[in-house]
Amino acid sequence: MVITRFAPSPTGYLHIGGARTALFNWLLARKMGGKFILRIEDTDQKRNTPTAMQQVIDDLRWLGLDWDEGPEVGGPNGPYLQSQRREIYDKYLNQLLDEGKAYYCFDTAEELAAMRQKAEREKKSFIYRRPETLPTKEDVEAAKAQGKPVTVRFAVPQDKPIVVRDIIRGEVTFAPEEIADFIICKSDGFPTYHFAVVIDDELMGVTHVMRGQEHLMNTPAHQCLQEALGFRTPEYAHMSITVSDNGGKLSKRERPNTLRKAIKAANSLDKASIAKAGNISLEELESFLKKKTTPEETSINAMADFIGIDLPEINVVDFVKSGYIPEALVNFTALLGWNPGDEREIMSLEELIEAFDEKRLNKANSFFDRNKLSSFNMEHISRMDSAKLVGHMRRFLELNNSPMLAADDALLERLIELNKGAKTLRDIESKCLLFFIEDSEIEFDEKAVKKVLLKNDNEGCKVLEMLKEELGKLEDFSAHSIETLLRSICEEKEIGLGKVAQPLRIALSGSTISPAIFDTVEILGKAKTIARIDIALAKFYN
RNA sequence: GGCCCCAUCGUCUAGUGGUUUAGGACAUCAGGUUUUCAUCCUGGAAACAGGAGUUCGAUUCUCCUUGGGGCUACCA
Repeated sequence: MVITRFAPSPTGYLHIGGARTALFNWLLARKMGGKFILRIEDTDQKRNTPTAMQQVIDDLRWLGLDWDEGPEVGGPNGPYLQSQRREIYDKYLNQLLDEGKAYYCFDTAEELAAMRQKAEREKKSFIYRRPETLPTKEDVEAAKAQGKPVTVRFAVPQDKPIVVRDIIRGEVTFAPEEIADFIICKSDGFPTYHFAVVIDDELMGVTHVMRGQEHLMNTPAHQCLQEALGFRTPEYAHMSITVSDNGGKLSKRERPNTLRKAIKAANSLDKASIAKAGNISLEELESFLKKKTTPEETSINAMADFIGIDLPEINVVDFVKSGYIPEALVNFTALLGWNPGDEREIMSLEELIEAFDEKRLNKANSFFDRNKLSSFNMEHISRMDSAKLVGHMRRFLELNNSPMLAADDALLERLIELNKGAKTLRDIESKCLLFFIEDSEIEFDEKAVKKVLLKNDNEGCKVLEMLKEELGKLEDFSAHSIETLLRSICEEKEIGLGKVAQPLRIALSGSTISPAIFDTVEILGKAKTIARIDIALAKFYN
């Protein structure tokens, strides 16, 4: 049985790269009728954040991924939080220590840093060298008494090259002297990632490990550990990673970096108020601008909001907020570094499962092209059934605190239906906002007013006057009869529909952009339609 | 710096020792449809990083160069 896993560390929201890793592991498990495990790698006490696990879980569920073992669902191999598995790791740690395959160390952070600097000066790579004689239990007590940190390192066997067999990359050989004796137990008693991952993958029966290419250099170390512990070695697949347009991995840095550039570029902005918007001090802002520190995610978002820029989406929630739907995001990320082998592109989760083949995973890194994602989003929106879309729309509106939340499901469904060509849910929202604001809140687009209402001796205003009259008389205020009315007016006056529709649009929305005009008028209703025509007339024609 | 990975249109990619005038999608450009925006339709432009070698023949195999990326933590 194929058993895969996704093992995020709970340090923040689920990153789009993490989502892709999770997706491929999930896809393989589902394709093979195997199991998919969610395991939380929370061994770093300093980096963990209390809400992160729930955020990751929510994002995975939003994407449509489920797990057979892990938080919230349990399973026979729990607990699924590494922080709750300390005794298990200790058992194996003692085993290695007893067998002389691991040893204690007392180096301080400063000593280690000095060694590294020395190596750098000598232009050599720093590799921790095992002492001639290994510390004894007594040495440990002595070190503790002196307040020295106690860690445990794994003694990497130096006898033979280590060959990693990778599904994507074939065999990769590493010289043993390139692999340092790495720490497996930190001075706070927690295992390091390398140690915990090896033990958990064994105990949980993981057969296939698909992870980012950044882990390829870790794998020989993991294999040595597996051998020393008498464990199996799972199948490995080190996937290509997603890079961003300014070089490097697509990472969380992207958002702060974009914000920093924007603040620097717009030197007219008042830094004090930006800092205030981000709920940080001016000093903290300055330090951020000098690339010395990075404020919290919420501060970054607040400041971006304040100066009115869109940060590139990096975390899954960013995409939710921007109006992408999970079907599109999943489809698009699946096609980054993988393809079904035919010319299909738009695929459902079910189709992806059916088509998935880990042997078709690509070696080369890929660039995350938001244009193409947009196009995928439109395709998925236009072929999705309305009921499902209403659900996505609700979640989007809630996340953005939109006034459109006032709409009931039936109205939402109709508005979505009217906007089938939209790229994102945000596009739908912004086009429909006119229904959810007060008549007095309409902001008129100056250019559009000039062109459509005032040009040719107030041509548009005259049309509005006439429309006010005719619409006022209309008994059946349905899209259909509104259409009949407007078309007959056009025919009578021998003018195009645009001459009538555009002035009306401006009166109702303030701009030349709105959903189909007949439906817009119907949905707005007679009273509001007339009221808005009055407002426009009063403003531009008296 | 050291170690490792990678290299087809701007982007995601298909593909193979001769079947290729290298296929698709997004973006782009030119037309067209449409009451606005968006859609939609038609058409165009656009790539095998460079150099050696192997071979009758290389985009496909090998090596080198160049370029990109990763790792080089008591982070995962």
